[in-house]
Amino acid sequence: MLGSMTRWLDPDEQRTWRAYLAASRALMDTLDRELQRDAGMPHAYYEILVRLSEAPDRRLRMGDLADATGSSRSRLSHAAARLEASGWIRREDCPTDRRGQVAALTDAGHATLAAAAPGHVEGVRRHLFDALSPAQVDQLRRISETLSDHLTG
Amino acid sequence: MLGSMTRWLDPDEQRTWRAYLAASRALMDTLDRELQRDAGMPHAYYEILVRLSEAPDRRLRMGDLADATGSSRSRLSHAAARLEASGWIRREDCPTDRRGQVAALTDAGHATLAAAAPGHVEGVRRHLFDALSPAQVDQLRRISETLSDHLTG
DNA sequence: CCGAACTTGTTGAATGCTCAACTAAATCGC
DNA sequence: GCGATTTAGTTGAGCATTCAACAAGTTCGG
Repeated sequence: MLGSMTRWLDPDEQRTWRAYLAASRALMDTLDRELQRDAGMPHAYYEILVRLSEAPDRRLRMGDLADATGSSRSRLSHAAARLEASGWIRREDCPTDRRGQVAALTDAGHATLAAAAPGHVEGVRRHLFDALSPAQVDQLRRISETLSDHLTG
Repeated sequence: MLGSMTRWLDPDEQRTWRAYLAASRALMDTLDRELQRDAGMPHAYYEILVRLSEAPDRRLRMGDLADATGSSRSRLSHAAARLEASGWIRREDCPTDRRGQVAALTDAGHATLAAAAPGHVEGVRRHLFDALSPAQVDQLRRISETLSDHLTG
């Protein structure tokens, strides 16, 4: 970067970036607070339970679960310890790889998720989809998919 | 909500929501990591310094600073304690309200910000604006502004 | 085979955030 | 004016996340 001029954001970009920051922060803070209040867990933990509930036999390798939730392994490991202490998941040894662990959603975890889901979906609808036109929803999907590909791919 | 049927997300909405979650998480994680590595501070702290640097006399009331950064007062208070310990801001008594505190950017804070800014802007450009078409940038701005208004207004 | 390199998952320390409780000062209502 | 309410900001406890270091198992090169 030495010797290269910084290409600052022009006013439109500045405005876009700040609007994006404000909106995404407000959205996630709101959903997080609602979920914490209604289900006693942060959004990140809710997502872990969702991914497990959709997996075959409600089980996933820790690494796959980390990838699915966009989490670091360390973060998932700490989260799993807490979810296990709550009785919502169980960790089992992987039969095919002796280093591996498999996270399994318990019945209690499934029940907790089932109880939390309607309220959370309602929140996502109210705070996100209800505010946007169908065209904007489509735009947001394309933008998000582009960004994801760009960042991870 | 009792007795009301949950309006689940349809497949398009589901896809949009998950893409949005993945993208915004990846984007903020990336920028946060870059800023932590290059400037030794999380993105939230960077934003605090930016807002102070733009304020008249590089000073803002704590409450105004909290509003500007979309932060809770508690969060800002903790952050300010840390930024003050780093020597990047100073807290002064407010002359017009004896309950009040004014956060002031120090010269060291301004220098740190000036050193961090080019790299961070470069990151925002690379990870966000370079990936999107001008039309998509415009769409993202409108979507974000709509969501902000909807959530806070 | 066997050692080097890599992968899987966990741990502990340090940091940041949330929530509730609190102090102190300003303002409102009468 | 004066008590009740509201507002400004801080604090501490508890929880979540990051990073670096680690143990144990697997795979790869020869």
